[in-house]
Amino acid sequence: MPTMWTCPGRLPGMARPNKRTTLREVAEATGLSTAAVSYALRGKHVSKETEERVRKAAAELGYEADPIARALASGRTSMVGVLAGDLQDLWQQQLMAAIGRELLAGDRYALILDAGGDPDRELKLAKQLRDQRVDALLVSPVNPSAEGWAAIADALPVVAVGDSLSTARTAGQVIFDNRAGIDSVLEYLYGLGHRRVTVLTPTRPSTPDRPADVYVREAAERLGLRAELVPCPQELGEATVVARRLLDGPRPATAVFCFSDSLAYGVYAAAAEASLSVGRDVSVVGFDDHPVSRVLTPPLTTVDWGLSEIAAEAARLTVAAIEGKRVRKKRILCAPRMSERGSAVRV
Amino acid sequence: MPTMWTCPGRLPGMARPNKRTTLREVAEATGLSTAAVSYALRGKHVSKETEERVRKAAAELGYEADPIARALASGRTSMVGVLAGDLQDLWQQQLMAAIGRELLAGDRYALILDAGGDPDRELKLAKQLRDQRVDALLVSPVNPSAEGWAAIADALPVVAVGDSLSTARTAGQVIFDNRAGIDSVLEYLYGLGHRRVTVLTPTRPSTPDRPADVYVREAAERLGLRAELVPCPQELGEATVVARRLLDGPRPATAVFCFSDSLAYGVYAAAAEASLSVGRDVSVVGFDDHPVSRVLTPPLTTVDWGLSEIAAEAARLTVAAIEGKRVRKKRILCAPRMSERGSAVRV
DNA sequence: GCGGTTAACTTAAGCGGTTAACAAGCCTTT
DNA sequence: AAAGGCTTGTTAACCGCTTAAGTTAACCGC
Repeated sequence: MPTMWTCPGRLPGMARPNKRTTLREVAEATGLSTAAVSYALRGKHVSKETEERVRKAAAELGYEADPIARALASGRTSMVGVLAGDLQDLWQQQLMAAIGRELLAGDRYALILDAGGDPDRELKLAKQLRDQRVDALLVSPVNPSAEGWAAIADALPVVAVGDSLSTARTAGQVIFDNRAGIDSVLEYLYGLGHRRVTVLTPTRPSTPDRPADVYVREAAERLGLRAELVPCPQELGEATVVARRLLDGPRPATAVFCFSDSLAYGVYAAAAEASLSVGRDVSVVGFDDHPVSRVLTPPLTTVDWGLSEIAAEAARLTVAAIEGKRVRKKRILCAPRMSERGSAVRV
Repeated sequence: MPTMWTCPGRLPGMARPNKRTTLREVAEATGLSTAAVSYALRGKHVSKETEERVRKAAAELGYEADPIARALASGRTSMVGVLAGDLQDLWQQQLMAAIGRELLAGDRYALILDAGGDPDRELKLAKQLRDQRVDALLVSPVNPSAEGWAAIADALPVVAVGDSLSTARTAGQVIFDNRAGIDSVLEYLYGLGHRRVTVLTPTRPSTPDRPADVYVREAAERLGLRAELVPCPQELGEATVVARRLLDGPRPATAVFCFSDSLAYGVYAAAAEASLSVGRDVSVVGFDDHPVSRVLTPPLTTVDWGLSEIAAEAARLTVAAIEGKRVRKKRILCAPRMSERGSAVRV
């Protein structure tokens, strides 16, 4: 008969390889039930001293709750899903970074996903995040008018940033006043004497007409200037190609209004190739105020929507929605601020 | 006694509010066990016809497996955690977008997290992702020499991109040949006649000395030029402030070598403020080749590491590691390619 | 006609937590 | 002194899926 010394099985205190400590182990260590430990660690239902004892044991054993198990049981995580419509766009990159930081400051993890400009994928990823039990979804949509949003907004709080979502059941919206922005840019250009303006809008596969296009047409008609809408991929290289064609044309417009600073950079590149001077030979206006825009020569005249405020407000709305707080203004309309710099001049 | 009509409980076929269909429901609908359905949906162990029957029922009921439950039971997800050391850096933004796209093309979701330049947070987030059961972790680290990486690499495949991780147990590395990059930039500047160069390195809170600093000193000594290392935050505004001080100094260096294009943009901004011409008055070299760099005036001379190849290789290594494939080269050293443009000139 | 495979399922035990419901002990009330 | 109310725990049923092990029944060679 084997003596005590040869007893099989694990010696106490011997760490198991590659295995985290579980709730049950903490329970055994303290002589409590798993339920008691679970409550204790969340500071509910138990006496001060038990809580202390459990905390100590947990710390000693290096216990950390498994987020997956917790998510399955409770249906909650401490994560926010952040869905970027198109991370190719430099401004969205900035936005995502800012939002991530903002949420992290509030001790919530941001899971960032990129739909790559594809509306179908966008909804697929939104569902994926919903299934991941993120506590809320913060989205800067490619296709805000998709049918699918309603179903998603039913399952969890959704905050939209940038464009207004088709469903009214969002937990909040921080959106651009696109009409005001477009009006002010076109009025500004008109004031500088421009009468023919090319408008570069981001192409997005199978996205329906965006209201922005309508705003442009309306403003143009009202002011009495000719605005030609030209769709263009966000990517700088492709934007350059499109811009090149534009500038090489027989009678190019005197000004190019770009729906994102990314696109404006393409125009700068094309202008440089064609030995045209931005400002003197062609006026350019952007729409985002990316940090780099002020570094260009000439600095890009653009519309500043206040990125950091947008990120902060979006994060605030999201957190409020998760915590079930009521907020006064669920729909925040960002006013455009023209950043007049050197790229648009009197003609 | 109540009649059949008043029977309580749910009527069959009545959709439950806000509740997804579960595996059990599909099992009941087909008259099989949940196990059989589980197998069938993954095409294992079952007859062709049963599989077909299950698929049809699942489709009809709109069944989709719950990823959380699946992760808990199987320990796997189809997601890759992507950890950015500092999303403030424009180049990392580009990298993350490219990696995300690359992985998505291979039908895997990329969960992007941002450590915001904080080494502690970086490890914390890495653990968080591990706990989320991501199948692999792809990281562009702030502090590659941290102790903690070993523990993480033990639990799941880790692929490093940018800087080499302290642990040897990575599943792969796609790293810059920093020494070669630094050598070639300094040699290039030396060749142009520069003898005093300021080197702008990203500050990172509580990160130990990076080997890059050593490379700079060694190369400088070898060439016989004076290189002054100046730490600087990645953010453009702050970089501008630092650069301003640099350019205003009594005897500024003739060239500024920036460890990232973001930093170089700061120098451009400061130069513009001081009415200095980049190129003529001060030479600037970057280190990333961000798309915008070629749009600046003058276009930024920089080091191109081949972002898209990096992203593709990193994704490839990651996927290979997940699928347990052996790869020939686990450590890919990216060679620097100087993109000579106009910002660095003969002095 | 009998042990031995094999195909096709079923059973049931988890994965690691959460949480409703219940129980025991002690303190008030009336 | 019995009834009610807290406080502090415990029990056990999930959450929705995976998977090792077990069960049938058909098939096979000899």
